[in-house]
Amino acid sequence: MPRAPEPADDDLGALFMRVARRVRRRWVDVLEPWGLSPHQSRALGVVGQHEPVRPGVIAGHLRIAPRSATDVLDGLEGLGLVERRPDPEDRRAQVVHLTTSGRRLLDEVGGARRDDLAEFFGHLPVEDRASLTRILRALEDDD
Amino acid sequence: MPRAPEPADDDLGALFMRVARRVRRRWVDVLEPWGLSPHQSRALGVVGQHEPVRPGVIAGHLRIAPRSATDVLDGLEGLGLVERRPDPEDRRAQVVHLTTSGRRLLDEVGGARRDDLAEFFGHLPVEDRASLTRILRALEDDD
DNA sequence: TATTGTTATACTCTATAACTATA
DNA sequence: TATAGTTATAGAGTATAACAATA
Repeated sequence: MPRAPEPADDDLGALFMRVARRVRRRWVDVLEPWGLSPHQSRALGVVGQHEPVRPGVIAGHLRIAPRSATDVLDGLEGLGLVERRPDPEDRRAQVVHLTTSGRRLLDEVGGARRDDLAEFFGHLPVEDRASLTRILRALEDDD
Repeated sequence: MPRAPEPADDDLGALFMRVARRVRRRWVDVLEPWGLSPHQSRALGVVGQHEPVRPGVIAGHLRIAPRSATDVLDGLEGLGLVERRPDPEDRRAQVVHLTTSGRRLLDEVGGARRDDLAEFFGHLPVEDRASLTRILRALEDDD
């Protein structure tokens, strides 16, 4: 995408959105070799941490709508990375498991992702990274 | 959109993206009475500050592709808020002007936007807002 | 009645390529 | 040859509503 050299002259919200676009773009690029979307890679991580886990729980972690979680899981299942099985405790529900290749990919992708985050946010002083994390958490949870 | 009570347990990039979605959602909601998108409201602001201005310059300020700027300006022109005229200095190019109603809307929208930003980021201590701005600028401009 | 996950639908943002008119 | 802006096209992300099965 072409980037003009114009200066940025606007509000904090617009600045935030522009940086967010950079973050997303890097994330998409890192995942490109595996053909995963950011949501898919995050969902894979949630499944790895909470397996077996219901789609609604995954949606909660990712802060996305149940509708979106369905698409994300369809994609992951189509790639053979997760499996949906009936939930023995609630016949309306399902539980999601990693497959063997899903578990392997999770490690690979996680490594690449960590490297890229270290590169992008690593340019910041350590205190700034800590401040950013703290401030973002406050903004995520306030009313 | 339903929000599950699950805790956030992940990397800075994912946290960033989730907050970005909140920022975007608020922005969309604020603009809803006027039927403008975030890009359209930003473009309106750029036109107001730099009028007459070429589409490519607007794209540069918004950090979007020329292709996207075309859509944004199509929308604004369809609402009667801006006008495209031939650029007397370069017959390939155009210059964008505000219409009278565009100028009026710019003030209204700008006020609503400022109020909402004050509400969202206003929960942060003043030092945190300053830190956030500084850190985001660093992240926007690094390599 | 409420909840789980689905199907259906639509709009926006983003990205790439190719085209035109002009420089 | 390069540039300004356009048309054309496609893929994600996001959002709402409605539905079936089950609690």
